[in-house]
Amino acid sequence: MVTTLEAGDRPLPDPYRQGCPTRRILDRVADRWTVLIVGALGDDSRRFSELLRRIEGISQKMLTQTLRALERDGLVTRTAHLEVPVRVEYRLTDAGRTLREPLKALEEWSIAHFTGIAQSQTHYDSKADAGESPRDRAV
Amino acid sequence: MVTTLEAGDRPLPDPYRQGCPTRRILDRVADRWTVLIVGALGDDSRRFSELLRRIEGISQKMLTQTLRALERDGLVTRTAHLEVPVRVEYRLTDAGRTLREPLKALEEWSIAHFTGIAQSQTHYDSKADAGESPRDRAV
DNA sequence: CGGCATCCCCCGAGATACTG
DNA sequence: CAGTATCTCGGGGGATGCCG
Repeated sequence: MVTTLEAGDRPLPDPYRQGCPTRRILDRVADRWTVLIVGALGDDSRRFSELLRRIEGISQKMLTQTLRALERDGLVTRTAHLEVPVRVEYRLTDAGRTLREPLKALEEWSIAHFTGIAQSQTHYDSKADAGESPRDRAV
Repeated sequence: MVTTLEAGDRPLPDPYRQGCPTRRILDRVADRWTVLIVGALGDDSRRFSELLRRIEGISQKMLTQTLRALERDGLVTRTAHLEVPVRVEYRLTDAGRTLREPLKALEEWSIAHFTGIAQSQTHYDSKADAGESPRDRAV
């Protein structure tokens, strides 16, 4: 696997390959389920089913998949307890825990700006509905 | 043309509707292109084509689409200059500018942890390749 | 209980072509 | 130049079924 820092002039249909590898990390981290899972994993460890319940709307498939990716990235650990009904615990690693801050900041921003955004949307839509000038304020 | 965000109360196959509305904001904000666009919009205003060039890998369609969403959210303003070759400027609003900090934090986290993550992935994959115990460390 | 494997469907997003 | 409008396709992701 090569990181094409050059970005040749080929067809290059894959937007993920080009340049900066941090872009891939960003994609991973700025992912819907990742954000919610990291949030759901507190400081303690959580069981698979526990996460499934706490994260509303996630499917078992996506939970498994995202947890696997996080494990691969070294952000969570997986521990299987081979008891009668299998029990599996997930926990944030030290690295994973550091991710919580920036994500928390994002979440707080969302909460802080929720009202304003909702208002802006309503306003925007009302203007659109009333065919008010094709939304171009020319200058 | 309808803004899909409406979606009545139909069968509700949509995981986005439930509960907390900040979830929707998070989805919006933790979006691949949003992050990059907000990053590309500096403190000054940028032209459409300028953004298209600066954001590697984005299609014109997604750029338009995401900018539109951001405008609706009141995070960017759009100003059309009706000159001979049309010129359109995009600029972060005050609210939009506040978003830069949390996103910047996320980006910095990505940069800081890039190496570690890459190593972890390699390590994880090498273990997987060598059929080393089905990756379950039983306890 | 946790989690692959399969099937399948939907829409996100690229490519292309056309207007103001 | 900055869009909109169509068509199209791949794969993200849900539903279901089976196994350790």
